[in-house]
Amino acid sequence: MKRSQSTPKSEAARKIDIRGVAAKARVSIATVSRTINHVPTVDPVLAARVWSAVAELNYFPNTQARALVSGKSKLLGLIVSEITNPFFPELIQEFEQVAVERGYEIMIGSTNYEKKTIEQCARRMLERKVDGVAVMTFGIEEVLFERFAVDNIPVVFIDAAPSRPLSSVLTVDYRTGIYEGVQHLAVLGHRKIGFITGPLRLRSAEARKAAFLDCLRSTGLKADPAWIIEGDHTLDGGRDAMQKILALPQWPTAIMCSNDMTAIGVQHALFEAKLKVPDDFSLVGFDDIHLAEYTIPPLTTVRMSCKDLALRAVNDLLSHLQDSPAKPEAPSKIITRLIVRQTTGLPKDALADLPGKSTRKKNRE
Amino acid sequence: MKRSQSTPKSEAARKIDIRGVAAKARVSIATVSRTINHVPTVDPVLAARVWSAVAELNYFPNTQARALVSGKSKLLGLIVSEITNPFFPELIQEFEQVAVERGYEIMIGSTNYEKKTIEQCARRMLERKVDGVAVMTFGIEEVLFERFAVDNIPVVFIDAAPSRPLSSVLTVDYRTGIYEGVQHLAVLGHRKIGFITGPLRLRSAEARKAAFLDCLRSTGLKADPAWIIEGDHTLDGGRDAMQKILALPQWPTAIMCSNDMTAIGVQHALFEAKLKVPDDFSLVGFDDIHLAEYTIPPLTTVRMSCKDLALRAVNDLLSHLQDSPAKPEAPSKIITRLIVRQTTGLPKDALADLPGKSTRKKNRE
DNA sequence: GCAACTAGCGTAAACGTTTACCAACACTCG
DNA sequence: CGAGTGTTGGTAAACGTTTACGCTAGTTGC
Repeated sequence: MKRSQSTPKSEAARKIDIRGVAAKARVSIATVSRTINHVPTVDPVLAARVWSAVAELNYFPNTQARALVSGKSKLLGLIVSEITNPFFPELIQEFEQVAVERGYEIMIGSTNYEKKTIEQCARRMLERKVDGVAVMTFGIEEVLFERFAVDNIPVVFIDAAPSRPLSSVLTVDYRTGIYEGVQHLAVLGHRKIGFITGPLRLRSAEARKAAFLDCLRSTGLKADPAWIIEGDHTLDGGRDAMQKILALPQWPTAIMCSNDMTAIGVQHALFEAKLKVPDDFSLVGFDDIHLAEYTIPPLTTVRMSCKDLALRAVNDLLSHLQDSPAKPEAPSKIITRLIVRQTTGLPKDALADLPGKSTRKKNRE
Repeated sequence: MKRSQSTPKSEAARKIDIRGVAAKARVSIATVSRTINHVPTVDPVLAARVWSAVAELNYFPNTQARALVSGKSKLLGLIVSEITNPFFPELIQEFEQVAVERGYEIMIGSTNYEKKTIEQCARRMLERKVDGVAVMTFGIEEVLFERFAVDNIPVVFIDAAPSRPLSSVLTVDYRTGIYEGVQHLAVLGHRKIGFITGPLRLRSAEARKAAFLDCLRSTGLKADPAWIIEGDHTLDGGRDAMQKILALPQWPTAIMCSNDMTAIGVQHALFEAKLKVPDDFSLVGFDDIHLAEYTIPPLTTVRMSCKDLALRAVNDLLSHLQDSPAKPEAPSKIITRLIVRQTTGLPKDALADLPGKSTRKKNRE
């Protein structure tokens, strides 16, 4: 008596589970289950009764029970490097949107580049029995590999992946975008271009650096190793790296960065050193996060579509999940391209060559 | 025969579940369960056998089965406004860290300020049977309220909450930080201060605006309604709002913003209009996201500790979850305070009043 | 008109845990 | 030496679903 608060129904409306719905609709629980799963063989009359009972009781199925019996959790794991790097929230948003469209939930893990954390993430995803996981942390696989493989959980990686069944890899065409960037700087007259990498244990950081060196060479420029500094894809890392460059006896006239956050850090270091972008240094980022349009001045950068990335990742995962035969294995690359904004201009040494201009301070050669 | 890949054991090592562990350790499944749950009454000898079997098989429990029988999912929901606003990733990171420390997983929902999305989020969290949810979207509750209440799921809100058992509210002391901001501007000589709000359906946006107006009044300044523009807490919104202000016949000399992203949008609008910060306009943000230190020039802003927010939210949730008696109900507010950087300076009209200087550059006595 | 087939609902057995309850064993005390 | 007691392990039920299987009834074909 004391428990029946809301409904004065005589049937104890204790828990709203499938049994409650069945009772109210005067059918068996099997019929309820079939109805809500849209199995076509259920009599429309009964179905209608079920649906109205569902609506009336405000019922929805218990995901865990469902997952337990069916073996499918309808959960997709998404492992990112660092949730505080705005590129990843943008990726997460896209990823979530397409996952939800297809009836999946997502579970996020942020590794912060730490091995221990990445292990924990993997573990948690295994425990929650994810149906698949996208490792968007651009490198690092190790432990992940073995256990997901034995459980037959598909995994999609970026740039490089252990080759095993149910795993696929999304390759990014870094070269095109970076080549456009180098060309753009070369056309402006830059000959001395530095590069701030990401953490080099990350494959994609390594890949971006390799693409840069390769593009330099094919543009006929040579790389000064002193101008290749390892950063860590963060604001602080970008700032620190630029400070290292500024401490050098010889400066490059342009800097390319392994990601946009690094570039923003660089801008800050230059601001503190009272140097101007693009007058003293030209600057090119990578990723084209939304913020890039809002830096001062707006950042010239290489766009990599995170929408594309997310879409491909989910598609790959789901294609492994559904019918194994139909694996189209679209091996096309994620494209990149240069977005020119206002952090690139003529090199300072070119200006110095112009007559009657004494370049206010900092003038070298 | 064809299936026994890894272990040559005669017992079919099909699935690694609790039964497999029990078999290997030569105990019952109950003992395995007790061991891994650290029930103290199990014989150390058996426990040792169990642990080594666990290690050998690389076993871990199925979370869904566990949740199903125990009724506790060990999942905490976290609803945020917009994952692409860097404040929220920072919050998520803190929240996740403390949740994981206490043995909980988190499940994120990003509402994007849309009612439909927020409903879906709530629904998904209900379906996954979260043990509690933190609504950090600064307002909007409606549908959430009813269903979580009937399922006895604790909810923590920000700024305002429906009063019901198992719900608590985190209040933020907007006033102190904003007051410091207004005072700071007033001391510099600003008399005409504009404010760009967040979306006003959000309680906290409303609260920040109210705090601003209140602080103006108590500082003896008066508010020009034309200088109060509604933004939406995004970069684009900040830019648009500032453009509206620039279209006005009369300009304020300083702008306060309801969050940092808005302020960055404002900086961009001013950059486009070839106006300088802080020479032409002083600017104050709100939140103190990490990026605020990196804008050009670095943003003066009001810090609200998202670490604090996250910690309080999780604590409140867990205190409701554990023993109901021990509810300390710490009603203290989240504090805010001004962080002065470089977007605030003397007002332009003050400079104009000075003799013999045409306001071109930074000049201070 | 009867047999056979089909459509569609219901019963019950899983899924992998936790935990209440019971049994067995050993130890202690009378 | 026997009974009582305390300790610890095992058996089985429960959690809320899905789904294989069987059964009933209705329809059709001969």
